[in-house]
This record gives sequence, structure tokens and C-alpha cells, in this order.
Amino acid sequence: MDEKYYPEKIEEKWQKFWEETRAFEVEADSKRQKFYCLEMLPYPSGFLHMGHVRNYSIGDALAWYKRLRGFNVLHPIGWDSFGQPAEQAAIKRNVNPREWTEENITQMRRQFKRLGISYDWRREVAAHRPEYYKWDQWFFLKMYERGLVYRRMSPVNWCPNEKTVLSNEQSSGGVCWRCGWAVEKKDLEQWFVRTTQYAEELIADMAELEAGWPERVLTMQRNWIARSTGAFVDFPVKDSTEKIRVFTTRIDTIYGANAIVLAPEHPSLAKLLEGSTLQADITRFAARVREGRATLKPDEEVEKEGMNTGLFATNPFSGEQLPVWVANYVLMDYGAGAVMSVPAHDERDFEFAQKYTLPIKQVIVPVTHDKEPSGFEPQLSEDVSTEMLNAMTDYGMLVNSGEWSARLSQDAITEMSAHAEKMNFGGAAVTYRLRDWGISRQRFWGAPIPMVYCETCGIVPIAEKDLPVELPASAEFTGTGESPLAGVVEFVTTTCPKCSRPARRDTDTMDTFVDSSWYFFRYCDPQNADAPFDKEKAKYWTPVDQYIGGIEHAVMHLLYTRFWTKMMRDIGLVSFGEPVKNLLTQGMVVAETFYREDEGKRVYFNPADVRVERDAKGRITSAVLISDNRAVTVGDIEKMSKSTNNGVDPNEMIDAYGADAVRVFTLFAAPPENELRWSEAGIDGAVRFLRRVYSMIWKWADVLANDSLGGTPQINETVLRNLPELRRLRQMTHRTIARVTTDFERLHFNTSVAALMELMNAVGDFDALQREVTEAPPEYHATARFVMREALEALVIMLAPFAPHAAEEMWAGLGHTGGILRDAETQARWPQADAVLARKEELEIPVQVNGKLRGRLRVAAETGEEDLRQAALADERVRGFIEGRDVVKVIVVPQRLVNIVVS
RNA sequence: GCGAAAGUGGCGAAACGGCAGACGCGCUGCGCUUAGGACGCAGUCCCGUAAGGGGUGGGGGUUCGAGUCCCCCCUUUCGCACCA
Repeated sequence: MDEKYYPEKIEEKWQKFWEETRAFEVEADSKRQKFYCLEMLPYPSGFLHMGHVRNYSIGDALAWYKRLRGFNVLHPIGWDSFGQPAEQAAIKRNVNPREWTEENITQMRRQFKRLGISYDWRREVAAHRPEYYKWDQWFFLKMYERGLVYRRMSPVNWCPNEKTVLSNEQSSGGVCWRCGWAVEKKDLEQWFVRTTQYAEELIADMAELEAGWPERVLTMQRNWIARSTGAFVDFPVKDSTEKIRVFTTRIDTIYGANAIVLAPEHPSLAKLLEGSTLQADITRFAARVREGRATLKPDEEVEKEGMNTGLFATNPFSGEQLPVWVANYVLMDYGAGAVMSVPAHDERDFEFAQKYTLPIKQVIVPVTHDKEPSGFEPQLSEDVSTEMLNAMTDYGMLVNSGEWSARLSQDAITEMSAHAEKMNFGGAAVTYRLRDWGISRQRFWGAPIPMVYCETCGIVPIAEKDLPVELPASAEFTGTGESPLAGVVEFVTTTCPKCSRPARRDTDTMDTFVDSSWYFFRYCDPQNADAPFDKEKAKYWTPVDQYIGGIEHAVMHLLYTRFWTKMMRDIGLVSFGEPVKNLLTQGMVVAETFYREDEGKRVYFNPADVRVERDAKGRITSAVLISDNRAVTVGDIEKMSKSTNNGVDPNEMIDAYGADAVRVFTLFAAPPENELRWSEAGIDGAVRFLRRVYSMIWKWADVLANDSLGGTPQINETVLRNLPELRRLRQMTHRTIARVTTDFERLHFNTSVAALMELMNAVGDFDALQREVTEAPPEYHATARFVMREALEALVIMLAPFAPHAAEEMWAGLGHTGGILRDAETQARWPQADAVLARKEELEIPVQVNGKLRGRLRVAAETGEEDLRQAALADERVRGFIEGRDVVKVIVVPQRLVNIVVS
């Protein structure tokens, strides 16, 4: 151990040590309790950013903590290495996606190692390697066998100029990202996974997740799946054998229907309009609406538009003839693609009826007395189109509804659904907003879909034994045309697995969410060549005990992986349906921005190049650019990004402060789910703290090892009894152990670090006191050294999850060999808090009079209720406030406070 | 518009319904230094010399006691957005 703290030296040394001793490599061991600590795998862009650093620092702290508590901890990492950036690099710079990806992985792996994250690197997986995506394809075949994947036409974003498929990002704003042409929708045959088949289970199983997942994420998933209960009702079309099926949640309002409205894409439309004079007009209208939708910007509101088809449908409840309309506000892919329009009791239908002056018939009246109905007096006349100002969407009592009148909405919904079912024209139904998962991508850099098209046999799956269908080494990356694979003749040309005649491969690849849906199962058995993973190994390690990642994956990734797990359960690979027990969604990393206006455009400067001036209160008063010493504008705090130039490079931070300090700051500065505001001053504080601990250990290492000052460190009860300062440090040590332990269990890393800082401060005070002790008997020194060693060792071990390199160095400095994790299988190193020692001997009890603080009592910790009461009433200061008044009540909370209530 | 979460010093933040602001940053003063983006010590919510008073977005309520629980409002952030 050097006298001074040299992070780069220590960090390199211990990284090498961990590698050589295989400190983080683990195997399934049924005799030990496991803990699966998982962080979301990164896309290998080539560089770690601060968001990654935060994510992986959180995970690593937890992994270390659990190891020190004696768990067998699986802590792996891998690469989400398929996807667009590699392909874009290929298009733009003519590099090979595979080489580009592999190079990036090499670079990022080096960065991970520099950060000292404790991964079992033998388990690393990468989505783009055939050994991995072989199993994506295998799963595809399994799902195909079970009817869980199917093919249908579906629209993609299409650039008519470059004749290529664009992703949503590439077509944002409705224009092509490269050429600026208006993006169109184009229908292509694509593969879909039937996620909707599991909709009910995906909703229902969320009950299991309530304890361990953020409420926010569950809410988002619930809204995404959006289960809705209602009923189907079939409306027979006049002069036709066709029926129009609608979905409604308000069958109780059916007597108020004034029209049936179809989505423009409704499949029955063509048949219904056969021979109609309006056919051409309607078709044109439908096409226009569809086009309008394609170029729609995300936030845009669209005016309701519709057309009367001239057809009529019969309301099966009332027998009434209703006109059939087509309108842009009805969605084809929700419910039945058709609705009954009830303007009096639905806002959208109301708006539509207003626009086209359709009759509005009221069939529900409010019955609640304590709640305002929607601003409108009950009317019993039928057509209220002139009086009604808003739709009345509340439940109420049915009126104008034939035999159903006078019932309450809730009852009517059940009874009318049952009636529809009995009469065979509908019935109760549940629908979901959740749609099937489209997994076809017209891209090169993904797992090929293992399907073949044969003229004779049609669509034929590849035989399992012929997997993987390997990606060719390269393709033409022009950025135009359909899937790049379509241009690779050797790839496309194949033979039919069934009839052996020439056939053509599917040239699409799979969505990268496929790769990330099951990767953490593969970590359990990453080299398996015969199966995605060994069931027994997965059974030991999974489900994941703690998953850590960004909130941006709240819906898609986490929903798909939940689906995938259920699918794997149904094909017998796992025995549970939920893959992740606890989820932590960490906040973004943000920083200050600085800019100058230049001809209306903002030019941003990196915070590293700016000097900030503050006033006496610490408020920022101005900022200047260091290079020219002229002022810059202080902008908002924003997410670190290229566009605002406020990012910091983890490599530079590690160079300047060391990985340990970066990690300590990252975990200390904010609770994990909050935003983390980057600050170089803050990281200075982290280094300062580490340095203080380090020099304290250095100073005491010799003393603790040197026996000449009074024998081996040991407790002398007499000394302890007589010297409160020794007891005080012990108390602080044990109190800190208890605090840090509970904070870790709650993932409150910031308060853990704060507690360690307090312990360090106490150690510092104790050390200062010791310097003043010149003459003392040997048993005093022995006891003092025992107490100090206890404090320092606890401090070092509890620091390991945050600053593992420094902790290892100091642990060794305290005379321990073989590293902190030595014998971890048999001996948990985490210190044990002794509740008796952690207790304070003397307490300061606040005394309130009528809830206001009026005095404090110094009492022994075990002082009872009655004594506290007496002491409070007798207190000099307190008496000044109660004199001359009646004491009505005295509330005594032992160990806590006394409140005296006076009149 | 609908839904959810959150508003505490100059800043990041603490606080089983029980002393608001732990811990850290910044700032102020002092010491040590030729010097310091080093180190040490002290101070730092507001008003007041003090005693004391006020203070957790605003207003009400429950309670002996509210940052914490309930109701209304304001603001911010996030998610969803014609979902019948």
C-alpha cells in the first residue's frame, strides 16, 4: 500500500488480480443460495456513455453486496449487437457491419473492464453471432409449429425516392431522413407473433409483479395492453345477407344509436357496396383517409370526416333502421373495426353528429345526487340535438329504451349482453389494444427468418437440424431497394426442405427485440450447442432477482420478454411465467448546458470548457468560455446529448479521477430512479472521500499491525466501561452497518454512501482524539486499536460495492491476503450489526408544548415513559411555557419525544 | 384531453406520522502554504443583537403532533392520445 491514493495504479492492479483469480466466475451450486443480478445489455456503439456507467455501477454495487452477504451471484453482460447503426455505418462509410460491430465490442469490453465491473466474462453473449441467433430461429420455428407466428399484409414506412423501407425514426416528421421525400405507407407481407394470445395472462400476471416493479411501469404496460370489457352486437344489413359486427362498452346506450360507422379499411365494405352508385366515391374517400394517416404527425389532431354509404342496418334491439357511414375516426385494428354511433353518450360520436347534423337521442339520465352530471338537465324528449351541449358519458338510468328503460346502466350492460347472446346476435366480449408483434424487418443486420418459399409446397420452415440460417458475409448496402438480403443470390437461392426443388429464402430479418427477449436465459448456459439453454441450469439461476435498466424499455422490451417467458414455459423450457422479480428503472444522466446565440442558432459549449462564477450564496451569476474569457449563456439542465454538447466521456473521467470515484459519485449524487445531475465538483468530493479513507487506513495499518504498544488488539471491558469515546465509535460502527445493510436492501445507494461518510467522519474524530493521548496503559491502546480495527474493516468492506479497487487495496493494507472475496463460498464477509452495541447510551429527547419544540432532555436510552414525563414537566425551559396553564395531556413516545398539551 | 408521478436551502438530496435540511457540492471566514482545482478548522434556511418568531408550491382538513395521511388548486415531468 502506497502512502498516497493513486487510483490508476490500484485499479489496474486489482483488475488484473480479479482476472487471474477468476474472482467473479460462478457456477450453479444447489447448496448455495443464488442471486441473479442483471443489467440491460448495451448496443455496441463503440463507446460507453454516462447512462451506461450509471446503469452498470448500480448493478455492480448490488452484485458485490450480495456476494459479500454470501450469495452465489450471477452477474453477466452481453451485446445487443444486431440493429440499425451497424447497417447505417455500412451504407454511409462502406464498412462491414460484422467487423464494425466486433471492433466496437472490443472497445467497449475494454471500457467495462476499466470501470472494474464484476462480470463473469465467460458468459458474454452477442446477438449477431450464429451460435446465438441460431436459437432466435429455433424459437421462431417452435412458435410456427404452435401457430404463434403467422404472415399477413402490413404497412411499412416507405420512401418512394430511394425505394426502401424506413424505421419510425428514419421517417420522423413524415419525411425520409436522407432524401427528405414524403414517406408513404406500403403494404408488405410480414411475419407476426401472436402476442395477443397471451394478452389476458400478461394483464393478470402483473399481480405477481406489484411487489417488485415500479408502479409506473405496470401502469404503462396496463395502458398498452388496455383490456376493455364490453359486448359485440351484429347489425344485419338491409337487402343483404351481410351483418356488421360492432364492439361497444356501452351496450346500455344501444337505443340511442343513430348510425353504424365503419373504418375505411373495413373488409366488408367492398362487398356491401357492390353495385352501389356511391362505390367509387367511398373507395376514393377511404383511400384519402388512409393516405392522410400515413403522413400524420404524432401530435396532430384530425377533424372527423365521414361519408354516408346509403346502406341501412337494423338495430337488433329496437328494430330501427340505421344509416351506415364510413368515417376516419373509426380504427380498423381495434375492436371490430366498426362502431354504433351514440352521440348523446359518447364524445366522439357527439362531435360527429354535430358536424353532419345527425339526430341525437338521449337514452341515459343521471341518477347520482352527490355528483354533478355532465352539465345538462335530464330531458325525456327523444331528439335532444338542439339542447345538448356535451355528450353525457356517465352511467345512469336507461330511458327511451323500450323494455329496458328504468334499469341502471351497470345492470343493463350485463342483461343486454346476455340477451344478445341468447338471441344469437352478439354477447359479452373482451378486447385489447395490444396488437400482435410484427417482427419482419427489411434489413440485413438481424437474424434471418428461417423460412423458405417453394412454388410447389408454399411456405416451408427450415428443418431444425439445418439451423442456423447464416447471414452471408456481406451484401450490397446501397440504402435503396427492399431487404439487402434479396440481392444476395447465394443466400436467396436454396432448395425446398420438403420437395427439394429450387426455392427462395425469406429475405427479411427479425426485430432485435427478439434477441433481447431471452438473452438472460442464455447467460445461464452460454455455450450450449444443443439447446437455447440447459433447463436445469436455468432452473437454478432464473428468474432474475434484480433487473436494472432505463425507463425507455418500460413497455416494449419488458412486455416482449414477459411474453417470451410464457411461451418458453408452454414449450416446456421453464416452469414460471414471469422472468423478472424486481425491476429498477434508473433515471437519466443530465448536465448543465451553455451556449451563445449566433444568427438565431444556438452554438453549444461543453461544460468542461466553461468556467462558472458564483455569488456568496453559491448561486451561478455568470459563465465564461475559458478559451476566450467571454460570457456564455447558461441554459437549462438537459439530458446529456450530442446536440446540446453537454456530454462527458467516461474515459476522460476515469483518467482524471479513477473508476472508483466515478462510481462513488454516480451512486451517491442521487437516488437511482431520479435524474443524475453530472457535476465535476461533485466527483471531486467523491475523490476527497476516498482519499480520506485511504490515508486513514494507511496511517493505522502500521499501528494495527504493531504489537509493541500493548499487545494484540483486544477488548478490555474495564477500559470500555470507563471510556465513552471508545464506546461511541463502536456504536457508530454498528449503527452504520445496520443502516447500510437496510439501505442496500431498499436499493438506496445514496444514503448508504452518506452513512459511510458519517462513519469516516467519526473515525476521523476518534483518530484526532487518539493523537492527544500521550500516556495510557497498554490495555487502553489495545482496546482502542480493537475498536478502530472494527470500524475500519467494516468501513472498507462496506465500501467495496462502491469502490471495489480501493477497498481491495485497503483490505490488503489491513493485513488480509487473497482479496475480499476469498472463501466467499463459505464465509460471508459483510459485517454483522450488533443491535446492543448500535444502541445509543444517551438520548436527546425533544420536548414540545402544543406541538412546538420548547426544550430537550438528555436522558439514558432506557428511561421509561413515566420518568420522561416527569423530567419533561420539571424542565426549566418547558416550565416557562406551561406555567399558568392547565396541562390537558402529556404524550410520551419513549426514545422519541414528549409533547405536553396545555389549554 | 386522459392517466401517472413529483414539488423540501444557492444546488444534488435526507427525514418508521415525532427535533425539517443527515451526507455531499457550492459559498464565507480562519489556519497551513512561494503557490494550488491540495489539506485542516469553523460557519452557512429566513427575519431578529437577543429572547423569540417564521419556514417543506398555495389553500383547507384529520391528528396531541403533518414534508409525510385526506380534499381542492397551481406548477413541472413522464406516458397515452379518436381504443368505441
